[in-house]
Amino acid sequence: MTFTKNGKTFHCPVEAALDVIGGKWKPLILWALGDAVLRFNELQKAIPGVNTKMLTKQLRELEEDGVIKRTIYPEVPPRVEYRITDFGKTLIPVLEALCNWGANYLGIEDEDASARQCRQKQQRRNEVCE
Amino acid sequence: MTFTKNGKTFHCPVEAALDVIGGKWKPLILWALGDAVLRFNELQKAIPGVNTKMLTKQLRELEEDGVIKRTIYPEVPPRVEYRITDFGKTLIPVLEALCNWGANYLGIEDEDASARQCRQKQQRRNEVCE
DNA sequence: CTGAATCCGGAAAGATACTG
DNA sequence: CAGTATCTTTCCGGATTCAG
Repeated sequence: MTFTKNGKTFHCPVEAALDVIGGKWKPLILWALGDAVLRFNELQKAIPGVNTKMLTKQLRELEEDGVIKRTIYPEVPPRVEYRITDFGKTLIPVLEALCNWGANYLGIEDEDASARQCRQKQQRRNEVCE
Repeated sequence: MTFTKNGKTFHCPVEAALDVIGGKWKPLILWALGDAVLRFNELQKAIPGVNTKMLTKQLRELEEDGVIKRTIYPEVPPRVEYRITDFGKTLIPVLEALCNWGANYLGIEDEDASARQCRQKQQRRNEVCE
């Protein structure tokens, strides 16, 4: 059984989802943008290990897929802001599942740092959505 | 804030989770093994596009992380079975979130093929777990 | 015959210098 | 500041080979 979307062929829904967030840095980018609007270098600081070329590439692909929005302010020095779109927000439950699993994997009880980090993000998202 | 697990350093739980299932084919492998025990070439058929080298590599990494178990039967012709471990099963909710999002992304209503495929897998898992 | 290791060419990723 | 350009390195895919 196959499915088609935007001219691409997928053999299962998981494969289709991976086409959007399967990039090496994409989940981390989305997770960072889930509760904040960030500039390019803020993203780079938020995601240790990514270099400018890769960050640019993955951001462009996410924008192409309508998951994030890129806004250029014609100022000096230049300012570019990245924010998650409404469509992108539908991915947050997936990332939360990933975060919760990761928190558990890190061998952490409810009140430890990792789980707290997940919850803080959830809270900030809720505040933004109100 | 950083976390450590098995000598690796992570900056957030999502990063830790990606370390385990972030490989290009890993989600699809786990999804295939979520409701069935499969042999090497069955996996290869279940995951269109993967070649033997990559499949072997990703399987070894998943085995290394304790997510799947590899069983060799010393027969002629040789037989190798892969199955998900109890630890690996804790990842299924993450993959279900991915599958559900993918089904929706494919522009599908409740009773269409993609969502049905997700549900069929869920059902088979439930049967296996009974 | 299945499952996998090896070899090689091309593609992708990484580091870093540079520019509007 | 927000990226590009360039160079290096690593990874991936396909074919072939090989062991049980």
